[in-house]
Amino acid sequence: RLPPQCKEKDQEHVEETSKTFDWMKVKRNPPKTAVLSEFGVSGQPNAIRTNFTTKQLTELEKEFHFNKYLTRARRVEVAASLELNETQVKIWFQNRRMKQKKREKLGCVLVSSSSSSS
Amino acid sequence: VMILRSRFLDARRKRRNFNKQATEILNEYFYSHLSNPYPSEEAKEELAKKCGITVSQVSNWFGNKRIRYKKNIGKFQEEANMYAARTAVNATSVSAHGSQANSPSTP
DNA sequence: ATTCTATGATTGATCGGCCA
DNA sequence: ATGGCCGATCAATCATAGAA
Repeated sequence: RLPPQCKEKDQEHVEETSKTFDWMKVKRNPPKTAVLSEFGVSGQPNAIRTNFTTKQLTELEKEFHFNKYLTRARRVEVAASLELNETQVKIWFQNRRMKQKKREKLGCVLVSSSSSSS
Repeated sequence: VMILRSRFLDARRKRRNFNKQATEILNEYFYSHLSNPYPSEEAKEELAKKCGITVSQVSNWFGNKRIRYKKNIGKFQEEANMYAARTAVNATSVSAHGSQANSPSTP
């Protein structure tokens, strides 16, 4: 048999840099959400990121402070009043909760010693 | 057009680039795991500590790095070979024992 | 000083896994 | 089988730091 890689190791690694691994091929399906009722048959539906207006974000934020979680009924109301899909409202709350959690974690790690300097 | 001011609330985006050493550590990890550059939570914490940044920042860095790398692999080829060669030397020193006829620099 | 590029952060939306 | 949530990630964009 042949030597189990020794000095050729580095060669292999360098070659790897030109490989195309699976993660590089990952492609996300375009967003199917959004109000698909504007462009008739231009082909692909609005495969774009929705831009929420300041008004919508303000209302969503207000609702979030009232309830971290929405009930189906409430979701319908909010979606209708803001002219958004139920899905968009649902996703917004999900992302908002994650954001909240991330903030909480950060605002709690300022203890320990105070070994100033460096 | 006026809605553009909505980003006005993002004044918190006052970023500052990381140290050269931090970037060095992050790139080292990225290219030595190019086949799967997805550090575990534990690995992120370790990297965060070594780089002097937060875990979120490590996540952001890898997220941006992955996307930008695959967006234009060619642009990073040079950088990739550099780090790959570097880690390769490190690997051979533990795998092999007497065939280390290499030392790019560092007198 | 101005233009272009590199890069950290933000965020609407997707993916896979889990649970009721 | 169905739908919501979580955690991680994607992908496009924003705004600034730095190079030209």
